Amino acid sequence: MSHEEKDYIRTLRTKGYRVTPQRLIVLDAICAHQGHATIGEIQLSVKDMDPTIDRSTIYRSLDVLREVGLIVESEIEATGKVYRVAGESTHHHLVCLGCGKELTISQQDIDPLLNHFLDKYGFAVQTDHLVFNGFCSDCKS
Amino acid sequence: MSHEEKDYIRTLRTKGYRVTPQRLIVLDAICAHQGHATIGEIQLSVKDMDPTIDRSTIYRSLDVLREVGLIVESEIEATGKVYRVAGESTHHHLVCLGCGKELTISQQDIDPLLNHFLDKYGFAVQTDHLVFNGFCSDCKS
DNA sequence: CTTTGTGCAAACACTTTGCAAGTCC
DNA sequence: GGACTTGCAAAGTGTTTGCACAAAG
Repeated sequence: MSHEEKDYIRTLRTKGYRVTPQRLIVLDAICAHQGHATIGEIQLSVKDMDPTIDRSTIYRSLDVLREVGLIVESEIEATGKVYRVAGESTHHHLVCLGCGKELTISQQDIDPLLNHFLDKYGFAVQTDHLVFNGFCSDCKS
Repeated sequence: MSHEEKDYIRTLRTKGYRVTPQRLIVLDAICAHQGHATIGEIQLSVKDMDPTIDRSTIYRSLDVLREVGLIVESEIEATGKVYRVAGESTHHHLVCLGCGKELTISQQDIDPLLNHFLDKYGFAVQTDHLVFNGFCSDCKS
């Protein structure tokens, strides 16, 4: 994964937070899912790595990690909030409602639209992680 | 509002569902919000029109109305699910994270992007009601 | 009059909070 | 050692379900 251990340890310390195994495990759990995961996925992965970590600790860890900017909470997702590791290359998803397949799309794919909104409405879309639902080529019948 | 009383009564009947005041009130509640509302907004409006209607009835009514196709559940919305009256002219929103203002955008605004996805990935985005979060011209500082 | 729908209450799932014990630095 | 964190348990939310009574057709 693309996060350096030293970096996030320093990030936590500088902001006055302590470095605990629980917080590192939560961060690793997100990384284990290609850098973005739902709360459910995070809880499963964390339970896998250390079953004694409490749900509430996971919620609190996510709060802290977001507070210091190590992760980002995605705003748009049909299946619920998604947490992303900050600094990963920005990308977005097309999620198929038929088979569940996820296509990864790049920032360049949506830049024209965002510029259009900026020109026409003066509106700056927040683009941490966009998700579009629909049907892939196999499932659109 | 744009729904004809006869139409939705017939729609319910044809699909084997009964027409009840509760279901009509739920539908009206959505209409009262320009044809799209969150569950919270719906519950407030319904309570306004008839305080004796139970929360569970509202949930069940929404299920039925969606089942028969009178309303559509929007898939993308930061603040939660949004229910839309079917048949209203399709439109989308830009929601400002600063002041909460909602800009309405037309289907034409996003068609280029959807065609791009179709061409490049063969993916057909479901476009009942898209919501983009960001900052409006006043709030982007 | 038969079948479906409603209100109520309880159950459920998910998230947050208070606090004593444990841990990081 | 002192402040921050954790786990546990309990309390909130929001949504769903079971069931007797009420209403629709």
